Amino acid sequence: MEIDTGDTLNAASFRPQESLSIGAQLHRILRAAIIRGELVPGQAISEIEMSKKFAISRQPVREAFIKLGEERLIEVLPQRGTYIRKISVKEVLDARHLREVIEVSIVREVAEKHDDALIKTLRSLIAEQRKVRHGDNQAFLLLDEEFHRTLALHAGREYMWRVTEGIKAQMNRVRFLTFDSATPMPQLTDEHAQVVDAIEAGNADLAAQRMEQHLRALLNSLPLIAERYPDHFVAE
Amino acid sequence: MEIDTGDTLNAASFRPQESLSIGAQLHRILRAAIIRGELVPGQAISEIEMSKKFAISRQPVREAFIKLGEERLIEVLPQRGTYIRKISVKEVLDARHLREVIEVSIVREVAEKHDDALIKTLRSLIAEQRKVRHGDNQAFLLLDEEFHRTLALHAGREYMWRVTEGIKAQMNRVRFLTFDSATPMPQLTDEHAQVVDAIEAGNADLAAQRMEQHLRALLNSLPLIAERYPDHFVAE
DNA sequence: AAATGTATACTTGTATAGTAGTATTTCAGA
DNA sequence: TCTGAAATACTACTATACAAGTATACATTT
Repeated sequence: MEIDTGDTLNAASFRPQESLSIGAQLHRILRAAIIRGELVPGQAISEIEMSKKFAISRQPVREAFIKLGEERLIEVLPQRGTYIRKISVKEVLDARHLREVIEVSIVREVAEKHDDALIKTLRSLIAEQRKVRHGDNQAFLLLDEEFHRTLALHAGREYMWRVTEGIKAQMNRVRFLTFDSATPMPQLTDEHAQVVDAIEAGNADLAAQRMEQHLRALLNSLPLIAERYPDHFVAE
Repeated sequence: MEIDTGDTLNAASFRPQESLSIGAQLHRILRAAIIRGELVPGQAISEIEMSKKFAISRQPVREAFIKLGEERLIEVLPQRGTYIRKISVKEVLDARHLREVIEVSIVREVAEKHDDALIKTLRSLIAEQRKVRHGDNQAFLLLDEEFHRTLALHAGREYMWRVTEGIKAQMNRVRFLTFDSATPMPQLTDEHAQVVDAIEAGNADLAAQRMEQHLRALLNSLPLIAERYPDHFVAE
């Protein structure tokens, strides 16, 4: 069975792979909606509300809520209600730091055991990134993630990459807040290119340093964003 | 929920731990059972079996299964069955590596901003570790984890520590396999002490190096263990 | 007027029943 | 004896109903 997403989500984003359970499908849908900010932080959602909206029973909704709770995207208060979690600046910065530690370590490994095929793949991704039309931030985001994932999997660090999935969720919530304004795509792409150059040269220290800078730049506007959208963040 | 009539009006007797749902309680129980090896890898478990065993309905069991599945401790095959995951040597080593990257980064931070209170706490933990009687590996394991957690929280890295919870689950499954044989407690304790010395000296590089060695030693017997318990591991 | 009890309308948590998919067994037919 | 399709016995998945906790509005009492 497949749940009716109605007009809340375009069918193009669905992968025709294996049939997921209703709960798993809803989890994906809600997760994306939270990250994209369609469900705003602090907003109350309920199992009944969602079950009606998608014409399913409460049980699958419940299971989706459990997963979202573990990802810290919502907060389930027993017998009281469920709310979209507000973004915590501290938590986002902490997550970003963990991602930095992970990816710097990965790029070091990659620099020490790279091959021509990898370099070619990475350069191809960078070329695609340059072709993204101005303003299509979502397309760029996908290519950006593929670039980083390629590095992680080449190093054989699937476990690490699975962890960064959760990290990226927190970070992307912030990035989507400024989705209207332009992402500095050319700059980020140049940084990618410089990382690849360092990898190709086999210079692990340089690659690590450039990756570190790259990841730090991603959220350097966080304080301003938090100030502009005070309702989206927890007071701390 | 019922009130405790025994210690009425004694505020100190209040447990800071809120009442967990049945599903959450079962999750804890099963998680511990899997890590301790009481539920052996490959073994089939079912919702009905557990609901009968604990005299509860199947719904809470289901929710516990979902959480265990996300932790990769069990594998839920839709319409087929649920099984205790076999241990993957690659995954354990990858997890250990991630833990190394995380904790080395943490100990660097701690070395650069330590204080006397922290050193005192750490030395106190080490003293307790020395007092653990030979063979009581579980007591040592708890003190070991508290040592590492203290470092993480002092660095203000709660997010990182949450991630290592999942990592430790995978590693501890291996450690519990050799629970009968003696853990080299004196050696591990000495390594802890040397890390603290480096922290107190403010030598971040040395502290990092010693932590790295310490964490690598934890699983150096993994290949032998995997060979001795082939049924517990996935063929790869 | 202020404090307190109570009904009500929410919420999430749990139990039970039935659905749908998979694997195994059974047994007719060669 | 072997083959293969249908019956059977599981499994996880979903739907519905009910239980229990919480917040709020409102009546009651002091």
